[in-house]
Amino acid sequence: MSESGVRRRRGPRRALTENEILDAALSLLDHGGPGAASVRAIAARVGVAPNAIYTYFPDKAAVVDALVERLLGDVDHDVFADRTQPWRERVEALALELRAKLSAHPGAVSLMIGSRLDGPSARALNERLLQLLTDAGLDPTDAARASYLLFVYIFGSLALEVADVQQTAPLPTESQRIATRQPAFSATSPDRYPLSAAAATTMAAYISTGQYLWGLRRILHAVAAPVPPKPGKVPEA
Amino acid sequence: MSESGVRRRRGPRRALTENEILDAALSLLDHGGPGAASVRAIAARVGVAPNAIYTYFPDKAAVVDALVERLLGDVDHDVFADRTQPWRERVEALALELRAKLSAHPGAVSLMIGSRLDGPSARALNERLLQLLTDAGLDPTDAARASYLLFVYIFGSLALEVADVQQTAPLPTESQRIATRQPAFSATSPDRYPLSAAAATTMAAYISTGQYLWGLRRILHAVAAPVPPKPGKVPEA
DNA sequence: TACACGATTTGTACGCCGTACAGAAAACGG
DNA sequence: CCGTTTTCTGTACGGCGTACAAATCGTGTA
Repeated sequence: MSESGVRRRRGPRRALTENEILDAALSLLDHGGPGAASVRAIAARVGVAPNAIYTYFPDKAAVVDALVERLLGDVDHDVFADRTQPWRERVEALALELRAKLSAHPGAVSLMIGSRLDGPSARALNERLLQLLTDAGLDPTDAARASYLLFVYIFGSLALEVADVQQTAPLPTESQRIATRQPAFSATSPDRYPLSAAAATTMAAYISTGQYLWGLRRILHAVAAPVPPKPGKVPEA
Repeated sequence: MSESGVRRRRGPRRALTENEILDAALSLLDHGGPGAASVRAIAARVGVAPNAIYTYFPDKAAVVDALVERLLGDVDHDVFADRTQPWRERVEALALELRAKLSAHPGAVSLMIGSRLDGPSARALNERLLQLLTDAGLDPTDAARASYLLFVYIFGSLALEVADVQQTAPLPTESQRIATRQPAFSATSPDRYPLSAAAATTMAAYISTGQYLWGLRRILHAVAAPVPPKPGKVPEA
């Protein structure tokens, strides 16, 4: 029981922890883009030989998975677990929290897209959403379907948002990004795409928080509808 | 005007066309997964040296962009451009067409996520959607916002669907994939995640056409609502 | 207390990747 | 017919993920 008593392994002390590796990976992603988190770069950042990483993770995919898991685990559940609040505001809080936490790391989001999203944190998030939607009066099946609908919306929005800037570094301000998009949409040919040309400013703001909330509220409105909008044939469960 | 008269360049005849390269890339993606479309593999497939590809495309990203553009260009506009049909069915036709055409190439979808989606075909698709939603009675701004909402839903669903199978080859049947997911969800701990455990079968079917249509119809219902569901503060345009 | 064994780290290496560069062969314009 | 331009190949570079063997360290056991 000498020190903290938790030493059990037989060999030499580890020079690192898994978390230090993930810190390095995230830091590299944050100011180098999705390609910057190579095993060799991570190893160099934490001061070991490249293959030392494989003592902590079986392969690079495991590093990415662990990073995604940690990012999802960082979302603050207290905000939307408070069942005394109206359920719509709780969902909005969750959606905004996720967007804020994740879009701060666009490089990591690029890696997260294409991940399974079935780790413990994703499961916990799904359970929270089911609670929320059950509180809203949905039956279990509809709650689950609505939960996935929200997942698709939240992560789909994030994917399109980070895909919009292909660059390496952290995202500029939202208004800066919208301003950057503006000229391209304003230059839309009114002959070939008349409606698009007329809606140029709205389209430049596709990546805005306003658009995000607009869509989210529409979805919440539909989800809350007591009667299915079109009860016609919806195959299988 | 000897042959077909369209020869203009000065050097030797090209051994390939851009389309042959894209065919090779797509074929490699289809039965080798998203990593199979390396420049070297494409070149080997079409029988040239790796760097010969750079005569046709400036870099690999351009190949991917062209492939995405071609896939999006393959969607059948006639199905949902028919303004005599009810607008909801036209949107459903578009959504199903996109899902069918794209999920046939999961490897390519992996590359498409993270692409800008601002090529000519994406613009044309957006214009079609704006037409549709304008026909439905939406004002230009709401039509544009709803169009993006649908884009997010369609491509978000595709992203989560292809992320669900990490393997190399073409997707199994939908029911097979659902059956494969079932055990993992059925094994959900009812203690930690009671609601998730109760909704296991619904969650296993998250990637189904039924779930896809359920969410789509909810969104269409919300989009068609004549009054904004929550007119409260929605910042900027 | 001594030792053996297992965990950790490193050096080296392999086969991929994207792609830059120089040269050879082909076809057209003058 | 010659020179110019285009296409393709040979070769090479740096980077990637990671497999393998050897060295080192620290603990459990004899």
